[in-house]
Amino acid sequence: MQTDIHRNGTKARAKRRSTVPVRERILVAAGDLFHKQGIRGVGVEAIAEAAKTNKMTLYRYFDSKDELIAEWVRGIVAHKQEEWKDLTAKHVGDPAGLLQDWSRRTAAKLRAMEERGSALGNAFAELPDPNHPARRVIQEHKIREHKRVVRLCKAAGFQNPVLAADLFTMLLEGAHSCVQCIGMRQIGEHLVQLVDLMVENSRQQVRAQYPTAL
Amino acid sequence: MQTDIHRNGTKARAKRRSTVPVRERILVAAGDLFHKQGIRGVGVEAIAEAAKTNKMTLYRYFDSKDELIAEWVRGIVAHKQEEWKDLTAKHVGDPAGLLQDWSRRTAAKLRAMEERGSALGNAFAELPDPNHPARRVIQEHKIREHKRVVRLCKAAGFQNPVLAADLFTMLLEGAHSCVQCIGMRQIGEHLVQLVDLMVENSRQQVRAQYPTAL
DNA sequence: ATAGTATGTTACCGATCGGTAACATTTGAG
DNA sequence: CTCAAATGTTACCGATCGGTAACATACTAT
Repeated sequence: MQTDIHRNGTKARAKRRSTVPVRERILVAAGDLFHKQGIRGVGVEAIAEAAKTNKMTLYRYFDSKDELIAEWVRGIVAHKQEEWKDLTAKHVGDPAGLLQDWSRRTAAKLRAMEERGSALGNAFAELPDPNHPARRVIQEHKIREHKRVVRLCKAAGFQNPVLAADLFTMLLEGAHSCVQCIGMRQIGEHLVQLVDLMVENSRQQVRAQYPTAL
Repeated sequence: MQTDIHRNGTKARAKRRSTVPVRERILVAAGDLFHKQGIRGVGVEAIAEAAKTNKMTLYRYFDSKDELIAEWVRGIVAHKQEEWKDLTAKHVGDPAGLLQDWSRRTAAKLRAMEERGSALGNAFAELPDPNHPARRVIQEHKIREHKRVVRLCKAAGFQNPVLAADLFTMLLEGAHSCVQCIGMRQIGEHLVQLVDLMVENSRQQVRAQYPTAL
């Protein structure tokens, strides 16, 4: 647009293009395009362009496209782990409340996913090669998350904690899957309702088992 | 292997290569590769080879790769609709039993899906273009299926049929998603248990609502 | 100013892709 | 046998892909 004269007398405060470093810009742009157009549907050239840089620089930061994919996935997984950290810190000694809060947070995000669904889920479907680094990262994360839910269900006093955990996991995963394809409008509210019901039922059963308690 | 001398005095019974027509062979081979390697991960040449034919013949039967994908998806959807037909014919007047049978059949198939998950789900994730013919077919099918479940839940007398239907749908969809990624071993049994519990609870609630009935 | 580093630019490579043309071959029906 | 339709074969097209080399430019610290 403008002529972009490069000399301004001041010191060295204004970076060349953007205040955010190149590597992060590439990761953000890649994630955006991966999620919107599919991993295999976007080329490295388009990623570099969207990151306001070029292919050479991209390959100076990432060994290959597959490694870029893996790094992107690692970022998402790390972010989710941060969220779990917050969640556990916020609900010490109340695993049932933690699960309820978890369902609420997930429900809040569902509406934004109607367009393209879960990034991790789609990526997993797009990477059939069991040796792909990104696929392994996703798989390990999901398994870890499921184990965490099992642990929480045990701590929450569910009668059959593994069954309850599988129900939680299927519900959450199914919600991600349904919201992009079927687009059920009340899916978020229903997800919260169902988890609340489960926790409530569990509490009543505990009371029924130990009628004298409390 | 053998020399394959082509003259045998009989009439015209032995076809050239196979007794199954070319078009179907192509569809079968394409489905196999699409599901195993991902739609975008397999080329038309490999499909033709797997179908024991060649690329030219493939393009004489299908206008494009996208149309081949769409036809493959249509076949899957048609097969699932046949299954629903059987199911409804088998459980006339017993929608709850139909849902239970549905969960059992799904659970039985889950074990075979541990390798690559649901073909429709993966295909949907691989085709972000909302105008892709195959994507529309999948979406319409899933919406139709969800509506059918809502109808069944109403007929089965669930207190909140839409909530119940969403739970059913999320459970089933989530099971498909979880089985390939997390690989929970008891997922099939748990799916059946949960659906049975839902139906049983619904029946008890109905009895509680109308205690004099029966 | 200078030097070193980070980034941009251009051109290119080999491979693969979806799709087509022209022609050869096989097959089945009359 | 004869002929037409179906199928196979080969070669090719333009486009795109992931990835690299060589070189030019911009920036920063000293």
